[in-house]
Amino acid sequence: MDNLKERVTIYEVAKASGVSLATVSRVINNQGNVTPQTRQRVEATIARLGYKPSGLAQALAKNKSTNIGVVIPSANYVYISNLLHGITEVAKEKGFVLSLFVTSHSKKDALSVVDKVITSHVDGAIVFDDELDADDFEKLSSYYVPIIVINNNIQSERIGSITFGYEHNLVRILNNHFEKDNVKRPVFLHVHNCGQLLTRTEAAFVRACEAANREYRIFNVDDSYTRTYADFIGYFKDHRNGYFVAYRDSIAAAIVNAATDSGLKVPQDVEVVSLIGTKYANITRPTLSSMHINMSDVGARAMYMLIELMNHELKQKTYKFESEYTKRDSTKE
Amino acid sequence: MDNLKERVTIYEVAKASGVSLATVSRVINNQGNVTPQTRQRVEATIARLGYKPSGLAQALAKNKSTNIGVVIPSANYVYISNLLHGITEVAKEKGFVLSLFVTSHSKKDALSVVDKVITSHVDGAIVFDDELDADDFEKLSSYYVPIIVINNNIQSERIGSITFGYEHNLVRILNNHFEKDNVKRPVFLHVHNCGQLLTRTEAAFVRACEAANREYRIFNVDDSYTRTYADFIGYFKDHRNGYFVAYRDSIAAAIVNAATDSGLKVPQDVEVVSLIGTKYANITRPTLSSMHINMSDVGARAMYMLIELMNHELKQKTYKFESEYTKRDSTKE
DNA sequence: TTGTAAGCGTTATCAG
DNA sequence: CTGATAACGCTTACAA
Repeated sequence: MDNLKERVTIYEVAKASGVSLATVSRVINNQGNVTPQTRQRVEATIARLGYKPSGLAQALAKNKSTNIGVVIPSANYVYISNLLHGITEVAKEKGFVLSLFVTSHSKKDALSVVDKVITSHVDGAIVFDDELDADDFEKLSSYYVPIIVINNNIQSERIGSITFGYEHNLVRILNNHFEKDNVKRPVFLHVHNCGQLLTRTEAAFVRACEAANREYRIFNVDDSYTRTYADFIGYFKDHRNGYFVAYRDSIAAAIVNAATDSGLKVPQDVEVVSLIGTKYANITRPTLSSMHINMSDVGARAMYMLIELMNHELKQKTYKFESEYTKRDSTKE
Repeated sequence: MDNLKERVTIYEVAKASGVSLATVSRVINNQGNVTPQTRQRVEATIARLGYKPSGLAQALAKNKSTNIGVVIPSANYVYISNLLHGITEVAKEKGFVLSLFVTSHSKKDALSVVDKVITSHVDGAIVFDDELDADDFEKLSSYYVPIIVINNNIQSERIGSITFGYEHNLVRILNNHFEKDNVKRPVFLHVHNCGQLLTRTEAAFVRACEAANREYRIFNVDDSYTRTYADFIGYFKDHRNGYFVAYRDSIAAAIVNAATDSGLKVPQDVEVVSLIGTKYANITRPTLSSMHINMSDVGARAMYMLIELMNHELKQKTYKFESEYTKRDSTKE
C-alpha cells in the first residue's frame, strides 16, 4: 500500500515558491496578511505542482474534520435512499463529506458501528437505526459528537431527534374503516426484524382493533415481494377478503397483486394500506393507499439540525414529521 | 466547534497505565512483543478511560485511511441504492469506511468532487459518474488513488473498470420485434442529462432501426413518473400504438399506465421495454419486460476489484456485466 | 519486552 | 506581512 506516498506536501510548495509553510497555509485557508504578489506566486506553484492539501492533516491540526457520519440499517430500501438523498444534498451545499455506516439489524453490529463512528472522528452524526437505545447514544455523545437521531426520541444535551407520526394516522384510518365495514378482518403484516417503528405501529393497530372490539390477526411475512406474493397466492385460496396493513409498498403490492391474480377485487374484497409509502404507491395498479413521509425532507432537516447543533445553536431539539395519508385505489376510504 | 477537544488520547492511556506511548500503540494494533500482563493492564485502562484511537491520527501516521471514496450521480435512484448496497456489504466485511460523494449531473460539479476525493485522502475510490472522462480519471489516479470506474471503459495503470452490456441485448430484442411486427413505430425515450449509458443505447437503437429500415422516433421526456404519465395521457389521445424503449422502470411504468388508462391494450397496442430494470418491473401491472443487471452484484464486484487493485494484485482490469432480458407482460416477445 | 524520538501534513501562536 | 516552532494523536524504527 503505497498509495499516498508521493503526494505533494505543503512543505514542497513552500520550498518551490520560496516562502515558509505558514505562508502557504495562509494562502490555502484564504487568510489575510499575505501580499497579493506572494499569494499569486504561491497559488501558481500550487497549480503547477498539483498540490492538494491533506484533509487528514488539516483535520488533525484543526480538530475538525468536516465529515458527517451517517448510520443507516441498509442502503437497499427506497425510503432510505430518499433519506440519503436529502442528506447528501444539504451536505454538499454546506461542504461536508459523508461517511456511511451500515448496521444490518443487529444490536452487536450497531454497537460496533458506534465505535467506528467515534474512531472516524466525524464532526457530527445522523443516526437512523432501531437497535440503538438512549444509553448507546449517550455514549456516542460523550465523545463529543453531536447527533441527530431519526425515529427515536432521545432527550439529551448534545442530541437532537426527529420522530415520525404514523400511529395517530393509522388509528384514525382504522376507525374510519371499522365504521363502514364490519366484515373484513383486519390483518397486520409483521415483518421480522423491522424495528421500533413497526413495533409501535403494530401496537397502535392492536389497540385500535381492541378498542373497536374487532377480531384481528398478525401475520408474519418475509421482507420480500416475491415470497410474500407467493404466500398470499396460497392464502387467498381459502380466504376471500381482508383488510391488510403492510409495512412497505412492496409488501402491500404483493398482497394487492396476489389478490388480483386470485380473482379477487381490490378494494371490494381486499383492502390494503401501506405504512411507508414511496412514489411506487402511485405506480402500481391498483394504486396503493398509503401513509407517507417525505424522507428526502427528513434527511435535509436532519442535516440542518445537525449543523445548528454543531454550532450550539439548535433551539428546538425535537422535530416531528407527521405522516400524510393518501387514499388511493387499494382501499375504499 | 469544540467537539473533539476532550478526547482521551493515547498519551493519557500511557500515563494512566504506567507505560509508554509505544506500548499502548502496540496493544491497540495487536502487535506481539507485549507481556500478557502489560497488555491486560493497558486494555483495562483503555476500557476504564473509554479510549478510542483517532482514526485521523492513525491514518496520518500510517499513510493509510481505510476509507474508500464512492462517487455517484445521486442517491435517489433504486439501481444506485442497489449498487450502494453491494458496496456497503463488502466494505463492512473488509473493514472499510465509505465516504460518499454525489455529483449531480454536471461536469463542473464532477470535477470539484474529484478534488474533494483527493483531499479526503481515501485509499481508493469507486466512481460511477458519466461526466468524467479518461483525463479526469488519470488526474485522480495520478494522486495515487486506485480507482474502479463503473460504466466507463478506462485503460490505465491504476484503474480498473466495470462496463455494462445493454446494447447488444437491445439490438437483439429490437430485431426480434421487427421480425414479428411491422406496424408499431419504435420510439426511444430520451431522458435529458442521463449520461453515456443512455446515449450509447440510444445510438444502438437508432442503428438497429436504420438497419431494419424502420421509421423511428426519439422522444424527450422528463425523468419523472408523474410528468411522463401526464405527457403520455396526452399522447395516446391521437396515437393508438407504439413500441417504446424506456430508460428506467418508472418511465416505462408511466407509459404502460398511461396506455392502460387510455383504454389501450398492453402489449397488443402498446409495447414497452425498460432498459434499467429493478425489482419494480415485477411489481407493476402489467409487469414490465426489462433488461436487468444486478447492481448489488456490481457494487460488490467493484469493491473486490478495488481491494485487489490496492494490493497490486488485480489481474483482470476490466469486467463486463451483461444485461439479462426478461420478457414480461408489457411486450409480446 | 519496553521506551525514546522522529516523523505523518497541517494549523496556529508567537516573534520579528 | 512573514517565518520559526510547537502542537494535533498516532506509528515505528532504533535503542536500551
